[in-house]
Amino acid sequence: MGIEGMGAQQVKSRPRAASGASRRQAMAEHVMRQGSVSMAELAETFEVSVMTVHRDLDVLETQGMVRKFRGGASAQATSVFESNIAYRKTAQTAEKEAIARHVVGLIEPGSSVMFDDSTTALAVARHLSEVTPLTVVTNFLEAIRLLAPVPGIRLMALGGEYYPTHDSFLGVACVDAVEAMNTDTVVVSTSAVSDRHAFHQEQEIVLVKRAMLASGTRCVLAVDHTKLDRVALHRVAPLEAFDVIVVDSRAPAEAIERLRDRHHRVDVAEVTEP
Amino acid sequence: MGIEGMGAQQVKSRPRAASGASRRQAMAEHVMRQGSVSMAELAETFEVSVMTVHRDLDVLETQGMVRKFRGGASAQATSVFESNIAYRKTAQTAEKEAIARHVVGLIEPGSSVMFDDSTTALAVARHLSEVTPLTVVTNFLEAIRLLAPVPGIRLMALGGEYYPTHDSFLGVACVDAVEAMNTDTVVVSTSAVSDRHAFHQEQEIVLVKRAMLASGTRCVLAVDHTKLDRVALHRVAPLEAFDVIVVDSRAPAEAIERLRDRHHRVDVAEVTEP
DNA sequence: TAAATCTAACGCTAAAACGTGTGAACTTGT
DNA sequence: ACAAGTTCACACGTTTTAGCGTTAGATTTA
Repeated sequence: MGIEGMGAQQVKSRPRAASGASRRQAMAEHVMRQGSVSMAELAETFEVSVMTVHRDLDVLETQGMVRKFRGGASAQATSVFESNIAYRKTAQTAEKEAIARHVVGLIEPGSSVMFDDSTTALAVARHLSEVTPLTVVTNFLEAIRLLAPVPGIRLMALGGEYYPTHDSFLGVACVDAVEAMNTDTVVVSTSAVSDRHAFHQEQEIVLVKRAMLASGTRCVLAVDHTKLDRVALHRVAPLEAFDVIVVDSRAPAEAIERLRDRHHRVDVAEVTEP
Repeated sequence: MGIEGMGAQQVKSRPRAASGASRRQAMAEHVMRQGSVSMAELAETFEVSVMTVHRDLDVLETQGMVRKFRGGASAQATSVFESNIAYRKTAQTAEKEAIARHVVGLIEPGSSVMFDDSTTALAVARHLSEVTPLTVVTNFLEAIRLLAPVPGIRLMALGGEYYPTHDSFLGVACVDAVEAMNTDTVVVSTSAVSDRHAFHQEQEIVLVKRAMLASGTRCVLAVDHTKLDRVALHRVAPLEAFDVIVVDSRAPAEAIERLRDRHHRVDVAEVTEP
């Protein structure tokens, strides 16, 4: 099977097979477009057994992406789809990597840093072993998993209710925990940034990010270029709340100019990979 | 290099090779007995390369079990050794399993349960998927990893400072988080139990366990028979603080009687495996 | 009740992770 | 400065895990 299944190209109607997460992603998109599809159709389209379709849909259902019914599945709210962690993970990795490298350069060894449950922050976390000793605070389970065994890092976890969709801890308990702390640097990412505000589409996430901004001595907004000049449902904070905005070098010059015109400090991280 | 390095027999004075964790455990014991040993000696004794000895000692050092110095390693406080998670994990698994099965029988579907960072509690966690829906609260990272993907379980994590030795979150932040909650059932285990009190050797752990006891409607003490009739440095709480004490069936009858004479409810969990 | 759908259990395969040794480069103590 | 000690980077074999399909049994729907 799939001799040609290598790139990420192919914008044809046929989503085309891919393994594991990427197939599920494509399957979700397929369901979104069609609105509602049968098991058999999905199995044929993606060239896998019906059993596998079941398993995939189970995963997507617990993520809130689709709704299963006897014989098939139907689409769910698009907002969930857009903010889905599995999707975000694969997107703009080169940009996020560049941004992460830049952000760690802003962090002093011996200081404390807090970050949220964004994939951009996760990219930052991967580099934190370079600036030890360090105190790290986060509500992102994957980052906790990653940093727990690292020597030289004092890890503080923010508790709260676990959200499978984000793989992080949110809710009242998390906000309370954030408010009980103070860190030298706070790194957050949001899903949309205009030239006046940072935005996010989910209530619970917004509350946590706001609490983080209030408890950091210095706040860094780390966003890749796809987030610029866009808006989402909730305002997280005015851009004045951030001391630095880090974007990648694929951001259009006008967008960066517009931010600088408003007296924001904008750092541009050079993207190296293709 | 070792042509003969294959079997696993040999019960001689030679601690004898074993792979991974068990060798490290034996290595720790060896260091404890000798007080201080050289790299070369360890390498020869356990029939591994010096490099591997280095790696093993690094692990043991981060766990606080030994102290490395140029050329070898020396012993560390025995209390840390005794309470070490890696050690506890392998001990009394059959008993813990029996206790766990009994404890889950005490938990009602739909209720909330909180538990600490003990291996006994972890055994309980493995069975929690049988009593869904359920709200689970814990500060034990391994349990969080385990329960995060389980459908039907609403997971709340207690934050705090991460302690590699226990693989859990402790400290002021954790105590605060516990005090902000209330659960129907609290399950804790302690390292020693007399007929009047439950004990534990570590300060931070004691504080968290106490907070947990104060925030549970019903409190369960789950301990295997090796903990009975023993004491440790800190008193966690008088046994009156617990509504039920669960022990395994290998506990001596006199010990159980003594507890019952003091009007404690003692449940005995039948051990099945050898 | 019959047909379709779903789930649970098993086994296979490929990929990833782990543990280990080797030799080279780097540190440290004397 | 030299030798012992330590760390790094890589290779290689083993073990674990993840993903998928198949079959058989359970459940649902018409």
